[in-house]
Amino acid sequence: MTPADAGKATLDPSPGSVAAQGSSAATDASETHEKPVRPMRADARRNYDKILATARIVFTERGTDSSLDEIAKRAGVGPGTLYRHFPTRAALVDALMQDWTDRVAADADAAIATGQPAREMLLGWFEHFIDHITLHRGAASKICAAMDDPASPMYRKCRVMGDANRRVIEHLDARGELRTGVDPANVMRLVSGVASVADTSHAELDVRPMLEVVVDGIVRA
Amino acid sequence: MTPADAGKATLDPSPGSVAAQGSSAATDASETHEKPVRPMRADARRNYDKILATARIVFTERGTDSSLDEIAKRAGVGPGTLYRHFPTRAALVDALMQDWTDRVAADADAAIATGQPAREMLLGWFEHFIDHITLHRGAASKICAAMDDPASPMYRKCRVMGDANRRVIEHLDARGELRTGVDPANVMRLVSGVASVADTSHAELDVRPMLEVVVDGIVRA
DNA sequence: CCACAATACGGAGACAGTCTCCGTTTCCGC
DNA sequence: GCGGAAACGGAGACTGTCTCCGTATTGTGG
Repeated sequence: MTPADAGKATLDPSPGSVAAQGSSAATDASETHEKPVRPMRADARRNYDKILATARIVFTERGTDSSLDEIAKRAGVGPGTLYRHFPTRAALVDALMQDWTDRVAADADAAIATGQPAREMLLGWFEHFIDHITLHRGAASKICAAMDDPASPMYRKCRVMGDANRRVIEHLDARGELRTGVDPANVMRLVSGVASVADTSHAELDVRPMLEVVVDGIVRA
Repeated sequence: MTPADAGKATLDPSPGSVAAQGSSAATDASETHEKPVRPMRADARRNYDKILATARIVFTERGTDSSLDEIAKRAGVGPGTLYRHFPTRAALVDALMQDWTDRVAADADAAIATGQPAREMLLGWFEHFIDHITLHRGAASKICAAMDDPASPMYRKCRVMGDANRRVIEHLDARGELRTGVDPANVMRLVSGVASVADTSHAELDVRPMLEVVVDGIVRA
């Protein structure tokens, strides 16, 4: 669509890798037998990128439930092309998620690096996390659903975010600042739940008070 | 889009009362001018009931996102009839909610009556609450959305449930067992969020651990 | 008990979104 | 350049939402 994105090219989902269309979970068969993974054809890559750039815009404007055909149209490709690259909506959201999973992981480490007391650290981390996953309306609840569904294309990236969270929790736990028996996975669900509520809610509600309750339920009394 | 928001007509099949479609959500203009609320015609009431009964079955079987046309078909009425009685899906869910709002309110009072310590009482109450609002798949997140949206047909009943929750919280607060500054509305959102996560999740996950965190965040340390 | 206005019915069909199939076009290695 | 593999794109099948309006039902006043 706009000439801008053609040039900037939000390329390369992962460094040096070629976009693989089969989101099969078993893809790292790197040792047994290398698939003859040939690089994407030039036009394919061009369309892939155009679709992704357009999706980012449309999802930001109207949320992750926007019409996919419209995204295709605005990207200047046929519906068939969109569905070939992204067989499901989740696959498309997933491709977009790449950006933030990186940032989320970085945020977690940054939070740990601050060395703040548990309460402040958690509050900060949770707020950043929520900011990221509510970037596109509707994304938070999709993440909630994917988190415990290995069949979802987004499952992998949910794990990355889950790992980031686990690092923070375990760090604080090692410092002895948490209650006993805090399960990182549950914390993750809880915080995503808060994100989801905030995202779905018609009112612009502040997540802070809810997060405070969660944090108080986690830190050692 | 649709003139959905114009819809009101939350019919109230409460015992003995006759459904009145004119009753706008905004005003009980009961004093200025009585609407000539005439009783529903026999065939109308018959269909209304049939639709509701069918919806209860279908929503239980396949969740609250099932096709409305299918409900109409299975109820043996035309789509037009369904949409006349229930202009939006929310209106239909709302009508079904009547059952549980009553039960939820009763549960809250029962919880208070037990006189248990805060932790047990809250845990019990929250679990009952979640059991009710996750009866039909998809309902929990709709309730989350309606809770802070006065325009939703379900808003009224969300308030009833919110009031029930407030009673429990305030009771415990009066007993001095809660932290200072606990906001019932936020607790409600949080617990509904947990319900929503559990409901959306593909895995059958236990809400207990999450509720424990919330409860620990609420009760006095 | 009948006529007839008000009320409700129901289904055809407009509309929107998802997703696929397959004839056509584009790319890239030779 | 040429040829086959890879990718395109759009017509259209399908599903679900929601409306319009001719027809049927109801219950009331004569």
